[in-house]
Amino acid sequence: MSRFVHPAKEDITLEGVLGALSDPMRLRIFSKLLGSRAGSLSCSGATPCEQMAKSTLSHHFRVLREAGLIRTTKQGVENLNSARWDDVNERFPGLLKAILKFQG
Amino acid sequence: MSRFVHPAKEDITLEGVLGALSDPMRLRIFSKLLGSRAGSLSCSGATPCEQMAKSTLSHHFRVLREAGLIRTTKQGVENLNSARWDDVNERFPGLLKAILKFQG
DNA sequence: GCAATAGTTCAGTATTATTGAAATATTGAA
DNA sequence: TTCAATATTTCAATAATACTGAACTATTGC
Repeated sequence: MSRFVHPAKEDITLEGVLGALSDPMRLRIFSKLLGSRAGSLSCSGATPCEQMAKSTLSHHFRVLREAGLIRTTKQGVENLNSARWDDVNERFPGLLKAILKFQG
Repeated sequence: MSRFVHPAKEDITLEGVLGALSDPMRLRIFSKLLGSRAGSLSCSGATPCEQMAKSTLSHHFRVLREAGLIRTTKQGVENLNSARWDDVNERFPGLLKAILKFQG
């Protein structure tokens, strides 16, 4: 089984967060996770666009995960992804709000 | 003479700004420009570290410029670079402040 | 066990970054 | 006005990173 890499809250870096969210697909994924009523979504459930290759989608989730922006757990046959809002916000107060304000 | 490319204020994109500032060298350059008493600095005057190749530095200034974060004009033998704080702030109010708050 | 489903990993190609070397532009002095 | 010095850009090559199809792994239900 593959184990997901999640940095500790204090290891989240500004450049990691900005780099992860500087890709419009990843920004949309993150925004979708935040907007989800359930609080978490499968990878395919959070796809920003249908025609993206599975491997590319998987790559984007990994970048978000390793930047500390999302947490992924395996739940049955799918992954559940949720935004680490509180962690990121405690590390960089106000940053996510300021960025997401402009995400359409 | 080389002409610098500066996007209009309304053409500045969120992904461009985040991508440009997701590089720690560029974030330091931008921060240095903002902190400069004169309001503008030459490329070498805003170098984030001495051992960087001139061509790399030039590349970073171009990324910042094309993202709309800085304005460059040729003044004599050197370039004068200044942060486009107002333009970026009008386009994305509060964004720069939220990011730079965490720049050491 | 087998097929279906959801993602990951791998390996090749494509894009982007970094750099040394050469080129360009400007200034000031001989 | 020619020449050297300075500041920066452009070019071309290499290094690193991103994207993708194909193959693989893990889980569930039949």
